[in-house]
Amino acid sequence: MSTMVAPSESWSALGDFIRSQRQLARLSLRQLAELTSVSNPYLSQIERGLYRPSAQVLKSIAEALHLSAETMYAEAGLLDQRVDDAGATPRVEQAIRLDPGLSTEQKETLIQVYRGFLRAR
Amino acid sequence: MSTMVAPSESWSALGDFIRSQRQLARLSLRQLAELTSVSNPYLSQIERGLYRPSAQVLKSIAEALHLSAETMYAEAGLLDQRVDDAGATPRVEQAIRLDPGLSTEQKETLIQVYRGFLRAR
DNA sequence: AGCGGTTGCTTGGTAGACTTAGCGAAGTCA
DNA sequence: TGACTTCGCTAAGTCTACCAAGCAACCGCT
Repeated sequence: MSTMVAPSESWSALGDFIRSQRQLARLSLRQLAELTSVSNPYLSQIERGLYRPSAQVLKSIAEALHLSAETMYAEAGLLDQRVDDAGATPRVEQAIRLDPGLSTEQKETLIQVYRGFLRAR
Repeated sequence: MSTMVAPSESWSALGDFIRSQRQLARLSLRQLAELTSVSNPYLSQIERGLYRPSAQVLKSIAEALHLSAETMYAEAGLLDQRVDDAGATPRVEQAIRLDPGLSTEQKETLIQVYRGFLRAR
């Protein structure tokens, strides 16, 4: 009987996942804490679903447990599932925006042209 | 001159990136705020590098700007340097070629314009 | 001159992410 | 039986991510 907070359900799944991975790696909370430079009480709270860790904490946990950061984020629901599939979001626009060889104005006009083409069909 | 905090360098890069993407999409802070359900003052602070946004905020921003969450996280340094290929092949051209909404001629002229822009710099 | 709308920003406050210090149970070795 | 260690956890505090309210400057309008 103590002043405990309800583990908010959906996040305890992530906690369970982390705990099982930690135990699979045969690490104690304090050992994982040292590897991740996250305090061990906080790790305990994360595993019990009391708090939702930041992405940086998730990343360092993933590294310590030899998991990919993506796996971690996916488990945490921070990644859209299956972003990569074809054409759902305008890939051309995205590629233009991220192109380091174009100025901002060039990007804008290219996108305008592209949209014009789409409309013209 | 006001009591401003130093933008901690590395994070202002992410802010600049977000701001440029927002402006490319021709969105005001308030419009982006509505799309992301993140308050507009906070978006302003993020763009100026005053705070490091959580992964969930980053994710909703990415969605609103039609960027993949991975791109966002990578820009924020939250992802292990995913080699992400693409350095070799021009992503823009590839995206244009694969776009099902464009005719062959449209694709050709778009690519021509794109190459012209690259040369013009 | 005013107005109504939009822009980005500052201020003040709240909540929760995260820390340090320390507790009780269980094991080990003398 | 100690004394010592290691386990996970609690308690209490600090810091900062994030929000609501509001301000100053700018834009057409009339």
